[in-house]
Amino acid sequence: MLGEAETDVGSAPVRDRRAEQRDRTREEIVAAAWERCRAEGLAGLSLRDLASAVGMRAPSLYSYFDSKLAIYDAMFAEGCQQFLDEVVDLPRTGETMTDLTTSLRHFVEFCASDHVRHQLLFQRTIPGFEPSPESYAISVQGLEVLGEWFRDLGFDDPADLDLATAVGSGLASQQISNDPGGDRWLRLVDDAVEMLVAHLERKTETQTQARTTRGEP
Amino acid sequence: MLGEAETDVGSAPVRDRRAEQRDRTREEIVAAAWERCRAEGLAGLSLRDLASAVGMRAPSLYSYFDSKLAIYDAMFAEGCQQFLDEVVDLPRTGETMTDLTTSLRHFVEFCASDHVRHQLLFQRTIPGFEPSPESYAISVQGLEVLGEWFRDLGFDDPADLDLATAVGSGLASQQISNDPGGDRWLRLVDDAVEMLVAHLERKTETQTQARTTRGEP
DNA sequence: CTGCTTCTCCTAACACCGTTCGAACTATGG
DNA sequence: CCATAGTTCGAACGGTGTTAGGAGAAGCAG
Repeated sequence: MLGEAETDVGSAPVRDRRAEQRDRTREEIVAAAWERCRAEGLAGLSLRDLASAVGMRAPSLYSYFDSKLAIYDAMFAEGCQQFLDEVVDLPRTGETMTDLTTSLRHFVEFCASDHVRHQLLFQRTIPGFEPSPESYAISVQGLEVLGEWFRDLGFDDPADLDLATAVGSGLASQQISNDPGGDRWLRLVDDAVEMLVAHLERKTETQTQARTTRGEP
Repeated sequence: MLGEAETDVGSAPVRDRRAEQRDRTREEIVAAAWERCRAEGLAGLSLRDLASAVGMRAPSLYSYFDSKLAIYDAMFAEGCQQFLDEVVDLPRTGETMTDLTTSLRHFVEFCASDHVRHQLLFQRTIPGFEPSPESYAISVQGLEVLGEWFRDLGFDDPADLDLATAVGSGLASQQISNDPGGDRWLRLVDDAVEMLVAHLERKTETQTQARTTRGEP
């Protein structure tokens, strides 16, 4: 990002170095905020602390973020983007059991690997915090990718997806609350997928059976 | 240890009115704390606010509780006691599907009916808060009752209970996070129990089958 | 009743919090 | 070089949980 100026003779594209530096500092602040939250708890973040972690005093942070909640919002967006990036990179086979196992395992591991991020992304815990529309859009996008994948596997009923997300978030929250760092619930993923698939397939089966006996196509 | 002085003749036992009044005030403070938390968020509780809700100033609260966290602890204990009381009162038939549905539905409804209580009891969200041993014991007791019930229904593997609690906490957390006040996940309880039971029975079946083919009893 | 103790409640204050203001400083563009 | 925009910071404001110390009420002994 530094060497590619002057693509041409003389006419150097005027890169806004000011804005670049600003974005870099913003990112540095957010990274330090994650670090502080992991140390002190999500709600234990102190702006004076955070500022000194990046070599500033508290008021200077307000050149980069409107408020403390805006910092949480940037963290929220970053966490959602991480999830989205990871989900679109997951390998897909089209085979129900395999793909469901892949996605569910990834979800539980994503949640369990960073309980602060899980708290910020999936629990409403900070008084007054609400993701901005832009950040929320990323969140929706990530879940939408999962939903599409799920439908591609042949599960059309929205209730099926609701049941699957419940199982996923249940495994994750139990893992985080009762065995942080361990695998007591993580190792149940294969079992859970087997359980889910058997149930969903049995359900669709009895439904189509009911339809055919009623003479529908 | 307070009321049983003067074990003797009719003489009205000298009740420690001081201590009784004190306990009543403590309870009043805790009740007001629930109310304030439901209005301002669990972490949004302010001692000056809480004090004025019971007609005091903030420092007076310290006659009744050692700290703000001690108030959270009293709330935690009360919430756990509510859960325990409700669980032991649930009707039991001994029939697997019926009883599992009863307990799971109760759990999800208990969680969903008070998201502040759910946050305090089941999520680690307040920096520095950790239930006291006495409060934690009530929590363990409640879950132990559920666990015993579960084992009485014939599910011996601890992993089975883990899977069941995961499904319960997943339904609850999804209900609270994504449809507070509604029933989008609540109405999946019957489905979820059916799914669980089918899975657990299929599992025990294949296990006993594997054992008998290996010649074990 | 008077004294004495104990408990309750208060005001004042401390250290910290998020946030705002306004002044100093610095780097950039003309 | 100068003007301007962006950055940093000290000081301060109103809030937080918490502590110290004193005033007043309640209970009990004589």
